[in-house]
Amino acid sequence: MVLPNKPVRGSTSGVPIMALFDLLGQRWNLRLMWELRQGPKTFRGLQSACGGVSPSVMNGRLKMLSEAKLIVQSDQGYTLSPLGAELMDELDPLRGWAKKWASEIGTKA
Amino acid sequence: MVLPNKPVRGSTSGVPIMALFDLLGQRWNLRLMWELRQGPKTFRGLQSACGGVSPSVMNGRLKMLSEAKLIVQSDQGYTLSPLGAELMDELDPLRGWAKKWASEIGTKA
DNA sequence: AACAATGCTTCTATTTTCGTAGCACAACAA
DNA sequence: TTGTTGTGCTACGAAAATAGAAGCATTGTT
Repeated sequence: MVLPNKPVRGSTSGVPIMALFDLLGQRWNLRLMWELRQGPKTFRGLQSACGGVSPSVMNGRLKMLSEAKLIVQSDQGYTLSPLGAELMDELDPLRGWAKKWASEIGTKA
Repeated sequence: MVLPNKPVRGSTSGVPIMALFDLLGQRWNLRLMWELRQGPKTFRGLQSACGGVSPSVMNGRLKMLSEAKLIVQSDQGYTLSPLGAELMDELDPLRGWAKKWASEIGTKA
């Protein structure tokens, strides 16, 4: 259970940002939330949006993100909670940074 | 090798932000960079800052982050590259969000 | 009744991560 | 010269996380 004020991997302090890093540092969590930005998605919809994550892992993540109150389930499927949506807003500028990163690295596909 | 414009887990598009998520979604990467915000750290210094990550994993991460040009090695130890420092600046507002998150969740240690 | 879609669970296999130990090199001290 | 200390790592077995495929129960539709 990864929540703020709880000790997490590599930090017993429970400092909120560390809990966040521990949560986001688990594969798919960030991506899952990102895919929910534009609105609700079903379990299978999310799965395919993420390129076929295995359902067992995804289910675990969905539970974890629900406990952390970052997503909620509605009759439309899974959605960001208001809190989760705010987090995604904070992350939005990363799109710009990532483009710059790509161009400065100059990687060819 | 996780770089922008390269296909990554769950996305063959090579869209920069996906590469970023794949990179940051690997354990310790985000935390390692975060610990470098305030200046250079030695290998072992970084290791203990992160609560004793195993050196083999950490070494792998350091290589990965170097390839991605987010960190560099100086005689002072490992440091953020200008690009990496910019990323951390973008992430800085998360501190505020995380506090709010903690208070709204109301978790007791 | 048959079909399709949804939200999962279960299983095994592979990959990642952890944790400890230790090596090779450099700087310094005795 | 011989320690000792600090550094950046590598090696290796064990544990945990992730992947991938299959399938089940429920709901709704035809």
